[in-house]
Amino acid sequence: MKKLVIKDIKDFNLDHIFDCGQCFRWNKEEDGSYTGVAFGNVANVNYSSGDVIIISPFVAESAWRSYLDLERDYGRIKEALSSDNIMKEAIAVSQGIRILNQDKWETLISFIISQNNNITRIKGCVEMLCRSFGRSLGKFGGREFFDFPGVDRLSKIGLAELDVCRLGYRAKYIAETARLVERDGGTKLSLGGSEPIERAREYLLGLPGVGPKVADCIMLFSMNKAEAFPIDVWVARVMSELYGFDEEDYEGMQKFAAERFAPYGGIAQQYLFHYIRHRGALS
DNA sequence: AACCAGGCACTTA
DNA sequence: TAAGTGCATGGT
Repeated sequence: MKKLVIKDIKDFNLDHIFDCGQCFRWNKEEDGSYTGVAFGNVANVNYSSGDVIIISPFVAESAWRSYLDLERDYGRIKEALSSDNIMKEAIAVSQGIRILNQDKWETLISFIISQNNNITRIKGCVEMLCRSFGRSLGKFGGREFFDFPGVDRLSKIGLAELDVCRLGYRAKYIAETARLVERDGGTKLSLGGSEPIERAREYLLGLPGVGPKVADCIMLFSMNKAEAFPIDVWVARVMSELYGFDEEDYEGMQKFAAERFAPYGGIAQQYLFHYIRHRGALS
């Protein structure tokens, strides 16, 4: 097991990063650190007096810098967004959020599972997918970890086999989407990061189980599209409470976010999401 | 026992 | 194009 220390990192809070709904495979340890799996490697991440400490068999610094989005200057982004007083308050309780740069395929499938579902159950479903169909990554801290199953594997799995994951009606979306992605060898999906947002969205919306909200999540969390502004029931709620929108006026919120928060709508959205989900709680 | 969860697809008008 | 409705599952 190796150890990587990345020094002098500001705007970094473990709970805000791993517990703000962007990822489903990181879990908190008793010491406050988080253990999870990213790009096929199990790892434990901790943060102490400005140092990000990663314990993993894989400790390539550039890869972890990229995954944890350490190259982005969140101080500057927060400052830009703080011209809005309401946003300023949301940022105050969510200050250490960073948008992880996650795997596109894993993010696609995970957010298909997320629809009309709750975070606890989503995590359970994803875990079962990995445990049932992903390759073992061996033991880490006495527990066995599994990789997220690849396109090749999931595209060949039948609906009956998926039953163990308790995906409900989403199982058929996943089976069909897997087959569609497999058909072009994942080319279009991997292209998403370098394409303009409209083209990436257009492709994603063509996949079964992917609508506007899920597409925005995939683009924000895995395709480096910081302007994507996913609106779910929570964001609708917080936009209604803080900015006075009708809770069903998704179009109005979308437009407002594009103007007010550009070009960091997605990051603003994460501050709002975290704010509404954790208000009243200590953080 | 209804209602809800990081919505979407399908049907109707 | 818009508006309404069903949907698997598990928790409250």
